[in-house]
Amino acid sequence: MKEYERLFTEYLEARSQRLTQPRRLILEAVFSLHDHFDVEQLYHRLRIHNEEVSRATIYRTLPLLVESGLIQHSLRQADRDFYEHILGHPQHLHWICRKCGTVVETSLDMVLPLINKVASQQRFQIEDYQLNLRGLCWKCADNENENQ
Amino acid sequence: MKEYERLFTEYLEARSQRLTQPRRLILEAVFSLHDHFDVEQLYHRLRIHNEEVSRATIYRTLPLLVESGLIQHSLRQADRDFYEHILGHPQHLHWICRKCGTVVETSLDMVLPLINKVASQQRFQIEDYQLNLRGLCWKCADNENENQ
DNA sequence: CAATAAAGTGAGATTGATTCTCAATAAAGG
DNA sequence: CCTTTATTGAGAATCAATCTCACTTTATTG
Repeated sequence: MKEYERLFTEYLEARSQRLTQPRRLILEAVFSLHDHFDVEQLYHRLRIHNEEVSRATIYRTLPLLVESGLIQHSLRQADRDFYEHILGHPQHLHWICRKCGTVVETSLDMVLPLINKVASQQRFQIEDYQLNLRGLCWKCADNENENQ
Repeated sequence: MKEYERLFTEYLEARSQRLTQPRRLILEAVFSLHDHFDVEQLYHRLRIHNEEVSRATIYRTLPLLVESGLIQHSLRQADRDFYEHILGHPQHLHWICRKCGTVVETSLDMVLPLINKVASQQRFQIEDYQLNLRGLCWKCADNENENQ
C-alpha cells in the first residue's frame, strides 16, 4: 500500500469516513500527476482512463486531500483554483506570467527556514504555501515592447 | 498634487485615457485605506462618503491601478479578490487563518532580496507579490483541539 | 445472510463574484 | 459650442464552485 493511500485512509478513518471507489480513483489520479492541476484537468484525466467520477465528487474530495496534508491549494490562475500534491515534493516559488500563463517553479530552500521560523514564533499552523509572483516572463515582456 | 495622482495621470495619459471623476474618487478611496480591501468594501466606503460609483466602474478601474503599479492584487479570501496599495508600502508576507479569516502581515526584509535576485536571473518582471501562508492561527488551532 | 443505519454519490439547480453589453454621458480639443 | 473619443451605469451574462436531494454504497449488527 502506497504511503499516500495509508495516510488518506488514516485521515478518513479518524473521522468515520470511508475510502470509497471514487475517492480512491481521485487519489490515484492526483498522485499520477506531477504538476499543478485544476478540477477540470483531473476530471478529464479520469474520463480518459474510463474512471468516471462526477465533478461534484471531485470538488468534495479535494478539500479532504488538503486537510489530510496530501495536497495543497497552491495557486489561482485564470479564475480557477490549482492544486498540487506535496507528499515528497519540496515547497517552491511559483512565477506566473499573466500573459502566456506559464508557471515556472524555483527553489525555496533559502527562504523556507525563515518562513517556518516566523510561523513557529506566532504559533501559526501552515497548511498551504501560496508563494506566487505574478508578472511578465521575459518572452512576453519582449513582445510587449516590440508592439509599442 | 499627490504622488499617486501624478503617477496615475501619467499612466492614463500615456494610453490616451482620462482621469475622470469616478476614477479620481476610486483612487482617493484606495489610498485612504491602509489595509487590504475588496470591491465591496471600496464600494461601501465610497457610498458612505456620498461618492457613488458603480461596481462596474470599480471592477474596471482596479486593473488600471494594478497596471500603473499603484496597487497590487495581493490575496484571495472567501472567494473574493483583495487588493492593497503598494506605493510606499513595503512588501510583506500574509498569514491567513482559514477559520477566522484574520490576516496578519510580517516583514519580508530577509526574503525580498533573494526573490528579486531570482527574478532578475530569469528576467521576470514582477507585478504582484502574492506571498501568502494559509492555515490556522494559534487561537483557532487551540479551539480545534478543545472540541475533540 | 439479510436488514438497518450511516456515509457517499451524481445530476442538475443555485449562488455569487466578475465580466460584458449597450445606450446614455462626460471629457478634450478645436 | 461642436465633434470625436473615452467612459459610465444598469442590468444581463458567465462560469467556477457549492448545494440539494433522491438514490446507491459501504459498514455493522443480529
